Amino acid sequence: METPLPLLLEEFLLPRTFYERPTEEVARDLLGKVLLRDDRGKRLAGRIVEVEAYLGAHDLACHSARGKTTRTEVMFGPGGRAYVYMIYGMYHCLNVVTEPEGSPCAVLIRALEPLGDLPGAVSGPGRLCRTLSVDRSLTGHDLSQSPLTLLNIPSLPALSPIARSPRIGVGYAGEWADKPLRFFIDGNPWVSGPKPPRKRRLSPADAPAGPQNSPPPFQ
DNA sequence: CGGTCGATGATT
DNA sequence: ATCATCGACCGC
Repeated sequence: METPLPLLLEEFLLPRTFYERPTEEVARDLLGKVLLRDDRGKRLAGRIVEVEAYLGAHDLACHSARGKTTRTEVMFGPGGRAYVYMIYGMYHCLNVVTEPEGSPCAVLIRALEPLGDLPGAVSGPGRLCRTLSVDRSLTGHDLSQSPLTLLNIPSLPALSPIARSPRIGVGYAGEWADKPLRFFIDGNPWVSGPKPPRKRRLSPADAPAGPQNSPPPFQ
């Protein structure tokens, strides 16, 4: 049994002023927000549990650090739009453009906690895009509009605690590789990457069947 | 640890 | 125009 999304999404949309702030703040504040994809009539949704901040022209891991190109142009525009790029010829990665026009920063969405049933995994930036059918055609899309929307739903339970770490896969970026610009919900089972060692169970019967605190259906 | 191919920058 | 390089990943 699915609970309906509120009829008026309007009041849950994030205003442009949310995005046009310092990127680290936006990254942290995106944790817990809902990403909603309207894919040919099907609604797919999840809560953001892992992100990375990319801090613009001086950040050697940020695509905009090597100037404005066709690919990175959207990052130089206003906040609140999608920047989707292809990586390794096979995967897409979804970013949210932050900061005012002229400051080419973004937040990479790395993992969601599913709300309701999804047709695939949403842990990891590539899998997330594959499951939600996100590709470069959505670059420049305004995230306050269908078919890809970011929402603040205050009635959802809070997620905590927030932890940070260096970003994944940017070892080439010199001193910027070590900065703790990855934000995630500590211990959340949907966060991507190797899981922390699991505590030993006294008996196999104590083992849980799956992720705890499964969220309510969302449709 | 290697697949796989688009974006980029150098070069013609 | 073509060529070489390499990657904000995933799955084995």
